[in-house]
Amino acid sequence: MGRSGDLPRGLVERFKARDGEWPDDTGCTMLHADMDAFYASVEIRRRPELRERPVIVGGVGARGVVSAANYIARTFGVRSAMPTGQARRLCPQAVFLPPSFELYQEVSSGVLAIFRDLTPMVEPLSLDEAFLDVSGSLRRLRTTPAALGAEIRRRVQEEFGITCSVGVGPTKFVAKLASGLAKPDGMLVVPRDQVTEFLHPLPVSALWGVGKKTAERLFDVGLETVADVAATPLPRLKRMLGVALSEHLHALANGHDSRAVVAETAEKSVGAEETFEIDHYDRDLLKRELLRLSERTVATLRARGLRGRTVSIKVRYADFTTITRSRTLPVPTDVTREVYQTACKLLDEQVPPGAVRLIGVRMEQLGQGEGGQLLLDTPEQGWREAEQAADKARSKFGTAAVRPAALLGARPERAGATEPKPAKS
DNA sequence: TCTGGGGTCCTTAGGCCA
DNA sequence: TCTGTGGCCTAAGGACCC
Repeated sequence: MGRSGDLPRGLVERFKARDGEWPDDTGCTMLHADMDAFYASVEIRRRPELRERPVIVGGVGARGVVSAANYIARTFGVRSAMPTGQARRLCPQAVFLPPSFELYQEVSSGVLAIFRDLTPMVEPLSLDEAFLDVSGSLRRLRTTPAALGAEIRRRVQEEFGITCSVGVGPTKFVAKLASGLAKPDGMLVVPRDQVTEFLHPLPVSALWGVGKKTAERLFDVGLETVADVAATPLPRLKRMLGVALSEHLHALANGHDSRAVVAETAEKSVGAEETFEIDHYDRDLLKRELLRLSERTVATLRARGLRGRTVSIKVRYADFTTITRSRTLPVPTDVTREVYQTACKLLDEQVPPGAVRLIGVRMEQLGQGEGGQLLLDTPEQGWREAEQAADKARSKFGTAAVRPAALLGARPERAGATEPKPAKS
């Protein structure tokens, strides 16, 4: 969690768990476990000689951003989501590494297995954090929530050589905030009857759902802390922020959060996007990118046994204005050719010319691959079979083994630089 | 300083239909 | 036949999360 730095550290000491002693955890059955500087920690585990050095993981190209920085790098002001160029200026002596997602995925699966050893009610939020509802495990394991939190921290350290922080509280929101404040390598327990005292001194930005824009709007009307939001009449908040966000924030600020741990959730969209090293005007090049991105997106769909009905493309221009255009197909598909052709039509018909820095493809309205409309003997079925065969070849011989003709000769990763041409019309 | 890539959810607006 | 209304769907954009 990137915002713990904004939070008052003085608050932490009251709730800190240390030396096997912690505040009253009765009824605090929600745990949030968060790996500390996860990507950087995994890299250091692989290369222990980096342990005493600032380590920054992220995009190393001209337009990369920081995905993770270890705590030594953070003392120089480096933060996640910061442009890599800025991080280099702040900490030129740091070791900069590109991310190795397969490795992180592997470690993440192992850590999740530890969690599931203790409770089946595990909800992963990303590779490096998860909620655990331990209410059902306490009697079976004859333990307490805080003791389970300590157990998690010990096992993750022992089995994977990385540290994690744990928040223990009566609700998801409190547990998540607590783990953020416990960082690095700590645990916080927020007793049920002290939730208000814990929440109210925090800045509004601590509320889940308040980012830069919403924080500014709240600040403009004099609402600076969670206590301020809690004390604001709901109708006034609704006029400022809309119904859904207001109800959500007002409830959180007053300590109400009835969200349960959901162990399995269906995916709603799958996509791929890419930022170019330099801006591109060339439509043919953009279409080649759309083909690569359609391939990646559809391969993900097929690997998960899904089809999508809505094809959406995203274009970000040099000035950072971003547009999306979408089209819903009559029948869900998992055929690259169909997705690519739809994406090209959207580009041709609905995207004005200009210098493009990012392009993306996304599939929405997902459903199970089988059980949809039968497409036997249709051209789509022929393409699907060909693409499934290509999937198999790729899994056996590598991703470069089978490639569409339009991509032969193009670099397999980022598109190469082209001379910018003036925009047509 | 100059902004990634993968997602989710909400709001608004317009079209269609009963 | 015309008009108003509400529900549903689609599309686009924005904010947010890690």
